[in-house]
Amino acid sequence: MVTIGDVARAAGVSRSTASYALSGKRTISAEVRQRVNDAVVELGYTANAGARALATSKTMVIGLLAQFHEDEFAPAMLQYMLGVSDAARELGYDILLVTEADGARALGRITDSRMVDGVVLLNVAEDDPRLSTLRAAPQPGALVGLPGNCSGLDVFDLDFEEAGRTMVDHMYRLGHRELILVSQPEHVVERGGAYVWRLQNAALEQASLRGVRLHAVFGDSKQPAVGRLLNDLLDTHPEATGLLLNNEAAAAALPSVLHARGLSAPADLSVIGRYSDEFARTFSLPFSSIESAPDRLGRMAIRQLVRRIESPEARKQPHVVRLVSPELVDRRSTAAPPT
Amino acid sequence: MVTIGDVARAAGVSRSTASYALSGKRTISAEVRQRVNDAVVELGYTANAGARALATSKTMVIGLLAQFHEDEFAPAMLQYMLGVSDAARELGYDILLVTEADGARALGRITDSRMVDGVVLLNVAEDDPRLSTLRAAPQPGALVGLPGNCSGLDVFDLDFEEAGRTMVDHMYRLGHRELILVSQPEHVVERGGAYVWRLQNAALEQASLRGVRLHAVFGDSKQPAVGRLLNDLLDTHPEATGLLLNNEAAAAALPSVLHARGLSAPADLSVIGRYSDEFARTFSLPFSSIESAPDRLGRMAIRQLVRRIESPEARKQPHVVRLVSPELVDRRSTAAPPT
DNA sequence: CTGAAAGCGCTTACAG
DNA sequence: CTGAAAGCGCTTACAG
Repeated sequence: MVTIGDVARAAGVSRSTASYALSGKRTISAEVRQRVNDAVVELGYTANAGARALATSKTMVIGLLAQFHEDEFAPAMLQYMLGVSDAARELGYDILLVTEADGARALGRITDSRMVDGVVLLNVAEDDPRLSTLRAAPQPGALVGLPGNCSGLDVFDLDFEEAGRTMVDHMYRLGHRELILVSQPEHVVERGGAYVWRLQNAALEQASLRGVRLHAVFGDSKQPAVGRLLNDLLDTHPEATGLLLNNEAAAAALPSVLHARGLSAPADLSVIGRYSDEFARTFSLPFSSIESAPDRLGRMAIRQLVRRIESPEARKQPHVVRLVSPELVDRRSTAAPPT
Repeated sequence: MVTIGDVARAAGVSRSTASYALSGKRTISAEVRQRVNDAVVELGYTANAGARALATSKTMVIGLLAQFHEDEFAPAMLQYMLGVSDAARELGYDILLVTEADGARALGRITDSRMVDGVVLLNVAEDDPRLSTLRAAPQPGALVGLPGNCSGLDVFDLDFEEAGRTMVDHMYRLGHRELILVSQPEHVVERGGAYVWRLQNAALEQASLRGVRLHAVFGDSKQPAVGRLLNDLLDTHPEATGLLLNNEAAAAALPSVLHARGLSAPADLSVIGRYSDEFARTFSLPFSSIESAPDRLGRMAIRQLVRRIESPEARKQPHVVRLVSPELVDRRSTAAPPT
């Protein structure tokens, strides 16, 4: 392999001069710089990442801890991963992808061995076992997902409580007085998926404040169970005029359920989902929805993480918890209830 | 950070002895080994990955080059990624995930800088620009997807030609004599997605051999266009009794199309898709399908890659092209055509 | 504006 | 069975 020593020799300078010429960390005569650059091109030199990491204590790699659970809708996770990956690359970082079931152990492995300069955790649970490992690690970390205890961590998430209130209020203003909310499966909640009950509780509270009847249930994450559930709900609550979905699988199943019942939105039923625009386009979901903004959240997490990685002052600043305000993307699936 | 020097001092031995005690590469007295292990635990030592990589020229990291195109169904790619990631971890390797649009440049970057010991390329095109970079790299690589020229590369893919023949023959044996095949969008073909025409051409050939009429078309990759296309096809070819789908989006759209037309499989129409079982479960697709086996292909690629990485002899062995025989998963969506 | 040297934290021949 | 030393390929104070 061609080393910086080879480049230095070819350019007729010392290794340190070659290094400085490439990094630009001290002034180099134009002529020498040219000779070094020529040698780099001629020899096809690229710095050895391991050697550089050893010398600088920087790897330019960020760990991405993804977590796939059987009962969650995997395609939704992909959006977050791509947001993080793209944002990291723009800032000069590569991504070490970790998908192990035992996330805490994997996190310890990559931080202890200094494979990464920092870490992003996806799908963070209320009492996430990875957090104590992260707090003990020397590298900074950023979370996508709001845990019960945020101390010492930078946290980014959709404001699910506000999302729940927005859904209810939007329907209320249109005149709806009886609604159904389909959340994620109860398993997700039991595992600590706090966003589920954050949205649900806020929606219930807002409904009671507005005098709206809200039937909240946990849905399945797979077909055909979730389709049956939707049918059952519509049978059980014939007075309900609006449907709120915090459940990707339910949203994906709804078009055929409505079609089968001869219903259409918003003429017969108003519908609001909670998913990303990318998701809506992939499955052509015709429902207005609270944008879950996976790419935006991924970018925010990376930006804050890189700030902490690269600046010693930023490292000491107080940690942030940023809840993105929900945005309702109007796809014309809500209207005044049928009279 | 705690180094092997700290461990050595705490154990009262030299650094080399500490290193050997941990690697087991030479015999160490039980007592010394114990002292070293105790010191490791007490101090919480983990070897620095960069330093080890520099000393051994091994990073224990494999690069995973994923490629997301606007007009392809992203969730399908995730399955391959997870297969590769899980298999790599079982063999002791971590995954560097690369999602850049310019795959050839990204590949050069991670191989030139020796960030990885080897590389897996996903979604390989007929004339993939990444291949020349890979051939020039010092690290071995494995492909998932069959390019036009396999020389010097280990290649793993589904046998799409056999898949096309299997689909046709299965229908033929049941008595079908007129079929429709919906392939991926034409864009995918133009970009070099050879698997599309490999399946399609083989299906056409087999059909003509059997005296079966086969209407082959390129489909869209998104709703609602793909749904409209399916409807058009069924209108245009009322005599067709079987539907073959080499297009995930079409498979996902079909249930509601059939429902809307008051048709059911296999009573009115026999259907065979081509997708993974995981995909079928996520979307509860009730159609028999050729299993695309993304996890299996990912595992095969990783196993071969690691063999080449770890054994100098394996490094020199001839390269392999392994086409997995298609397996038809029966979900009871095919039968004799209606009379 | 440039060079010689030390050091990052490992592993592994070389010696005993 | 163990140790002292060299070396992996960089970067960066230290000196001039």
